[in-house]
Amino acid sequence: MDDDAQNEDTTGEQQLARVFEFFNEIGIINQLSTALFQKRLPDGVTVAQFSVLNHLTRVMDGQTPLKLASAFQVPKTSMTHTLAGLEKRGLVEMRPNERDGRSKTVWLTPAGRTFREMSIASLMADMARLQSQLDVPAMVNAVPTLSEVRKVLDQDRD
Amino acid sequence: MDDDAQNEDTTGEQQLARVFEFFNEIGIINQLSTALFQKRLPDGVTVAQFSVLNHLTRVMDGQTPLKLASAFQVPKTSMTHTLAGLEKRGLVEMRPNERDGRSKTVWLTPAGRTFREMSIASLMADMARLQSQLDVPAMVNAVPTLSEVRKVLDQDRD
DNA sequence: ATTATTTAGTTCGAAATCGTACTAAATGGA
DNA sequence: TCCATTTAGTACGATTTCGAACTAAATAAT
Repeated sequence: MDDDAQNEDTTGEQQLARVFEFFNEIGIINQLSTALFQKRLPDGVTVAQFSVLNHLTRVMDGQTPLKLASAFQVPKTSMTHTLAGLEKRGLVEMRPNERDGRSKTVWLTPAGRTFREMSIASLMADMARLQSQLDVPAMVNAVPTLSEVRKVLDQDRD
Repeated sequence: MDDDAQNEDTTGEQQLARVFEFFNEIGIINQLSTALFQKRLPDGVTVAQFSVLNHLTRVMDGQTPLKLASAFQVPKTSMTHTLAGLEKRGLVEMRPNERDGRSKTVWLTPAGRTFREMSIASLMADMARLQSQLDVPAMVNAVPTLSEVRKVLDQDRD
């Protein structure tokens, strides 16, 4: 019993340390990739803004701000701010939501689509350089684990 | 030739999309884990501040701010700010660097050590809850891949 | 129908991040 | 030795993030 208890404890601390390490790496990668990414985006468009553009392209535009906020797991006030930036640059357009007077819908403008395509093209150049160094298959392998962790964390919040 | 070219292109785009997905998951996990973590830290101590405390405990205190900045891959101005917060709370102490008059060294105070231990204890409670849901072995498995990616990104910056 | 509650979005303010420009000390070269 | 360059850290300002409080519309309850 004593052995087990001590064992449990040790394992617990070790696991905590390992999980820490995991989240620590995640944090640094996020830092670096965001910075790297940001540098390639013209004009001071942020990564957050680009991500929304990209999402609207992939998933379909006409979504509500709240839907977008929950897709990216950010507070709705942050999404308001991001969308305001996109709108000011003319990359998205807000229209009223006909089904709900409180709400709005977000639509890509032609400029928004073009911007997204050009950004992707510019990123492809970087990718070409990074691909030789990055172990892409290993990264792809890790994605299911990451998604899993993401879902657990998501469900866990109060 | 045409086939190859087209193939190359398709693979490139697919890879870009996959790598995107990877970084996207990373971003969301970072968001959620930081938020979750932040909530457990008393007083408005930030995750960045706690991370520095933890680092000083594990790696040994007496390091310079610049060394810490490069360990966390953040600009030195950000580290100045983080350290200022820790110092104001009495969790670390800055002493002159005897080997270099421009520089300083960062030391944990007893309060800093205590704070770190209590935070860890508080996190253990959360971990107990999350451990049942998280696939910890899979996460541990992913760490080498993450480290690898981190190193590549790190070397890649201009 | 009328009132209470919930929900979508914004405004406002506080804090974190980080680039630019600076000061002061160390190093290197003539 | 003296000046130029590099390096450690900070001050300042712009931007992002996000919680709290708010407005307006929709839904629920009586």
